Amino acid sequence: MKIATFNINGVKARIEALTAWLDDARPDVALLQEIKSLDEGFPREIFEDRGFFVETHGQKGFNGVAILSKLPLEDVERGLPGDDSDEQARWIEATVVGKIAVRLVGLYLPNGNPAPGPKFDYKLAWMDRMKARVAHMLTLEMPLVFGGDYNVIPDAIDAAKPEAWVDDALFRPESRAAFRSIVNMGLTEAIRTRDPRPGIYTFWDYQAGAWQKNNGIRIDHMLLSPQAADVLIDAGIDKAVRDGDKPSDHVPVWIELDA
DNA sequence: ATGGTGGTCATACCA
Repeated sequence: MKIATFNINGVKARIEALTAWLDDARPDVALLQEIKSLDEGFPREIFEDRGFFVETHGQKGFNGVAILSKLPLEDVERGLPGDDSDEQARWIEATVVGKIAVRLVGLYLPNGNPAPGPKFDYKLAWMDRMKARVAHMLTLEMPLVFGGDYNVIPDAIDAAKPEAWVDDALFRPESRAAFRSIVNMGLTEAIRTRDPRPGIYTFWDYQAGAWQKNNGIRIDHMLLSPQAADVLIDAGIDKAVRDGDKPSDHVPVWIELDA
């Protein structure tokens, strides 16, 4: 089972780039972030025509997550628990059953800039809530896949110019510590585990020729429960997508599970 | 220190 995560930066603006990638990469599951669409405005037929089941958790203008899956999506849950006043659409869960059942989470972690400030506080509080949700899900003792845009650069080797990010919410010590504490509950960071070398990026800013200079950062991650890590076959990044027509500023990250 | 690009929605906000 091939499971990918892709921050598409607007589903309407990315129809062509997204469908071209789906047809080429052929994931069984695609976790999408920043759909920037209400549920009723999501062009679900385009994906259903390609054989995908579609579940969305959108909001107007910003944020929004979705799951596309060739297998039926069961027990869908929307929203990260822990704050009833939080109206931002950043979390969706569903189960797919292939050879074995896999619980999927698609997540769009808050950016948090400027830091310090209320947006940074929201980011750190959101990460606390995520940690609690992960702890609960780990008690299921089943394959769990947490894929998404984490807006966290885990280490200096995950940025082409780490010195440029020292005061940024994506690289502040608090953000990295919170990410580390989630991983250290017993999750496997798929890309880092498969290839620990520096220089693997998933995001290149639209500005200042970041892509042409390979001035990238690695902020899109796949975290696996022990039961998912046991069946991890491969993991990678579809870097070439960044060179396509009207690309997102992120590229897809994928894993292959024996599941 | 500033502005550089892009998406959404229609004016600023977000990244």
